[in-house]
Amino acid sequence: MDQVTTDTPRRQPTLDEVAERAGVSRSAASRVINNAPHVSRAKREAVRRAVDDLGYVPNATARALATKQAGSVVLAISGDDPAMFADPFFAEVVVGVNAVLEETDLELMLSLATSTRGQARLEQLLRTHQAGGVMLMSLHGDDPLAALAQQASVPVVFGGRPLNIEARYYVDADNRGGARLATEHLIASGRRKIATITGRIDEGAGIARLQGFQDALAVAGLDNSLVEPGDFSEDGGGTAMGRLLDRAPDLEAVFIASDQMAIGALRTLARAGRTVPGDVAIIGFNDIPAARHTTPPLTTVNQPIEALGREMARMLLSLMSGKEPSPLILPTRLIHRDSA
Amino acid sequence: MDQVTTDTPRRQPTLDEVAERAGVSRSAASRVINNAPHVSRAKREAVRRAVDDLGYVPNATARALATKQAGSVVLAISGDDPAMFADPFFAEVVVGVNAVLEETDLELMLSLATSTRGQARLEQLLRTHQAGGVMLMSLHGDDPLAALAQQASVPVVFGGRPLNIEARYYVDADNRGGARLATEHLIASGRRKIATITGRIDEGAGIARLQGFQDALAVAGLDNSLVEPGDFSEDGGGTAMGRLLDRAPDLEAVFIASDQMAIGALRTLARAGRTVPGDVAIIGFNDIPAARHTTPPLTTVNQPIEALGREMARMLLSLMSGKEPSPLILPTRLIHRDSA
DNA sequence: TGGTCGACTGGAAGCGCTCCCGGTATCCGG
DNA sequence: CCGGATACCGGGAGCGCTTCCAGTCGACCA
Repeated sequence: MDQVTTDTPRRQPTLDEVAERAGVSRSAASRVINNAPHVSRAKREAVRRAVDDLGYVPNATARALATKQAGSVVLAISGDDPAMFADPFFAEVVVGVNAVLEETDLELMLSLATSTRGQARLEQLLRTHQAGGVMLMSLHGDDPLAALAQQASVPVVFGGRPLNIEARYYVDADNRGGARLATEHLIASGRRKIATITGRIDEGAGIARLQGFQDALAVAGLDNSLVEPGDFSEDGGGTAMGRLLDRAPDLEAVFIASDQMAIGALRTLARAGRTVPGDVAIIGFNDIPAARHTTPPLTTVNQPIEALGREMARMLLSLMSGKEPSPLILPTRLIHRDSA
Repeated sequence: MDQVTTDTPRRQPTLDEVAERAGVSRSAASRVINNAPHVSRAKREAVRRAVDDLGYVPNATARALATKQAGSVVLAISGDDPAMFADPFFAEVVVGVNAVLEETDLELMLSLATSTRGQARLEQLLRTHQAGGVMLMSLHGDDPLAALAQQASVPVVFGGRPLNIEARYYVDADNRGGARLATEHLIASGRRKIATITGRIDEGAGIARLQGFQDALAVAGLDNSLVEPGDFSEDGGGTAMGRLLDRAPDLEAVFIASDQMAIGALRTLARAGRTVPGDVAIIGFNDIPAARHTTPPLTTVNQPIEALGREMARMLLSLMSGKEPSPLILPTRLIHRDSA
């Protein structure tokens, strides 16, 4: 009974109703809602009163249609594996993005553009102007999305510098610097026979980390031929480590382009009877939570993931407000634990 | 030069333009876009041709305004810690949700309703009808959002059964059953002096896991007074374990309501010179990735997180299409590793 | 005191789409 | 050959909001 009378599915009140109740024109009401000038103090207050009497909330859709600007931005994760997003990395990015979006009144749409269907949906999203801007992450080499986004009519910022196109706006972590730091640390500890397991070399991060590795070896004048390709996965790291052991049973250290792979590598190392860091020193990359719990705890390079999210969002915001931000490279740093 | 002429920022073509070019009325054009009946084969084709000549894409906002139904749903995570979303748990939920949404043409909005600001934003989202439905997760006891969502005018499904309100639509994991399973396993292995570290007992999952623990102890006729409150965090688990050791130095097993806490507990156990599972057996909950890499690898109870996401989305979809789905409880299962 | 200026005000024209509805052409059985 | 279904078709009225614009009305200066 009460139910029925009290929360009868009342339509949301419209601006007209507010205006009528306040005894002003719709235009006037609109002005006070958007607190624009040119409305007398009296009317302004009348409208405000009407607004909370009625519990009025502006209809975002109508507003978007009228102003031709969407109230949301999208964070798109591109890739080929549907479950890739499960990587805690992205969750942290989201937290960062959210932190800055929360200050605005933009909503966040998430688009997992894995699968052809997903990509089509993202394209749709870009073209329908449903969103006011896009943050695009983790596309590999020949990702068609990059080009597509590039020519979209909304602002786009890339997370990680894309390789196949000339991106103007991106924020990236200093992957190359971090890899170099790690490798230098290995060298400084007296190791000479140093290998690497790379990430996917069709991704910017994978390439950059390999370059950093080579940089360090070059200045030290060391052999840099000991590289095995990986794919960022635990299993991939394990088998790559196996190949490395075959090629160079006497290796002393390996820089591994992701912690996941490092975990796999640790496992095959243990199986092969090698001690870490006694026989071989290991340094990973990413500083994932699990890295603290491996045996031994993994020395790794940390990147400011949440900051990356924050900066992407900030960059997009400034782009959307007509500015022309510069690309940003975020610092990485070595986390000393026990594996090196 | 080329630039300027080729991608001059052409406005997206409108339905009127398509209609004109195809030589039909706007209504007819609309019909073929939404492939509704009552349009001749000839016109239908003319329109289709015009559509891809012009590269027409319907404006989602206008459509939403006209039909009064939004093209998106929101996944809201409520809580008090802004970084809580970083828990890989949610990422996996998102993957599940995305999987089913991908089949539709609904977009996913993410709302991290941590912080007062965030909650206000979510409330806004609910009231402006920007979204066609909501999936709400992880609210603790007195979460105002639950009530708010309940009286929202859009369909709501809860992830995890909320405690302070009578929810009609929710999907949850069988936390109680899982906890019971774990505890029974402990008992079956011959342990008698069994303790638990609970999760937050203002959350449904926390309570249910405690109940499952007590269930098992009750049927075995064992003492169930050894419970220490935790908060789902690693540190919380560590200190709770400390308190347990003080209270009952001779305890033989402990069921811990989350892997994070179990990791903390493992650490203080090691510091106290206790071996696992020799001196004390440990079982965690959640089966997080890091649980495979602790020493010893953690026996834990797994819940089908991605499925939880999928089912929430499915339930929301059916709700939105006017059906009346029943609540769903997803099975949990024990993962045998080495800590028990 | 006439004229000018600027702060207000509300009417009205959209934004791009859907969908109701009255109207015309076509086709069928009887 | 005729009445009435049945397939099409396009006009037009919105959806709820913003924003341009022409018009009021005091205030203020010379």
